[in-house]
Amino acid sequence: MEFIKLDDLCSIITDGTHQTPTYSNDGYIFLSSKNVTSGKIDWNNVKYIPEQLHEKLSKRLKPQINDILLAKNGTTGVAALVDRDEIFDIYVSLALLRPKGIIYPQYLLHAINSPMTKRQFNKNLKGIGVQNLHLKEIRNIEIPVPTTIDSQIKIVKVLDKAGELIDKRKEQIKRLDELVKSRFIELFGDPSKNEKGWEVSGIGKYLKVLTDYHSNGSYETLRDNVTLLDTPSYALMVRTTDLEKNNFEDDVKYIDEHAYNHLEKSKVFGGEIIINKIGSAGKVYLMPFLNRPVSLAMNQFLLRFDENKVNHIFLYNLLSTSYMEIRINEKVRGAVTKTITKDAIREVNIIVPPIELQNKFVDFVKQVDKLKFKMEKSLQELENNFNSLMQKAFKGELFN
DNA sequence: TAAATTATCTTACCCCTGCC
DNA sequence: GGCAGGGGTAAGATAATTTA
Repeated sequence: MEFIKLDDLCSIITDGTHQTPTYSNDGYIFLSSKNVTSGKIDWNNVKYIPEQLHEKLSKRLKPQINDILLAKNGTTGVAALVDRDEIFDIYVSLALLRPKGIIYPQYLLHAINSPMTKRQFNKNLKGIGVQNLHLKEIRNIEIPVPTTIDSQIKIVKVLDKAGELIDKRKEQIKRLDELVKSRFIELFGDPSKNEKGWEVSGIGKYLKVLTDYHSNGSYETLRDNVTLLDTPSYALMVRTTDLEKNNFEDDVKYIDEHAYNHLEKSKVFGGEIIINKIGSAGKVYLMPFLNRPVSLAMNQFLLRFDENKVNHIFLYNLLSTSYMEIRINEKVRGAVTKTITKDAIREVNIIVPPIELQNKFVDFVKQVDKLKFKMEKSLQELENNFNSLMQKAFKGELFN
């Protein structure tokens, strides 16, 4: 195992066009760093440029199969292999690396995406506001290379196998989500048509609590000059970002015990519906059970319903349908700062099937969730395994 | 008139775009 | 090839308006 610079492993290291493209509905595929996020090229969400622009870029090097595309900004340092025999163009946010014969392209891809290389990239990020990687720095990145192609191929096989298991698990988890969606349609029909003739009423009708952080005494706490944020960790202040990441451990904020005890309505116990009131206004979340004191954050609404009429898990699944997302979005106001008001939320019409049927659906969701939990745990283990394999591989402990 | 509620403003950050 | 600027968004703070 020796360390070789990317510049010596690749015959070409360049980047895409610097010209800002004009997009069209069809024409030639145009990839930017957005299309290379998880170590794979996302061919499903590509943009196109018109033929004239493609012609203009004719002198630029076109990616070919087994080239590596590396994100220079955006998700800096993430690479993907070109796996399609197709003519397309790339933007300046992507670097193009063409491996020489001494290196097996799939091996190089794994090595570039490894945490060890990632650390090297991070050290070399340039720019104060916008972080990016320069080609010069990319060329100097050192890659651990086993002496024979044969051992490179062996490493790739091991890592690919482990990667496949991860992909498979992810696919299974995705299918469970789809299963819940189809069960919903099966029991309740298409909410846009309401062909089963369920009761339709505004969200407000069966609401027991609709509150936000401002309406319950936090003003007094602020006036008393008690710092709300970053105080001794007592109650988690659950913000949109935490809900979005579904991560309530890292990079979170807290309010102190005094402030928490003085909350009347904004204590969060789990199972509630939380809706953003500003920013991505109208976005709906189902609060998980965290087994610790939790407070609502600003800029959110918390909703609790009469459980004899509306089940929160049912409602969350209903509001997450694209039809309901559109209905909620119609209520969002503001061109610059988008907001939704409490009244607007109360007015959103929902179907209210009999509670027994809602509960039947919820039982199903809970069964699926149990399975999903197991699968996610297994996914975590597979990913840990993959990482440790990777470490061993690039330290030369797998094969030499 | 003060509390409750809603709307707006400021700041920081991320990523993309456009210019030198 | 590289950097600066700008748009969009979340978070936090505060102003403005409504309500009891």
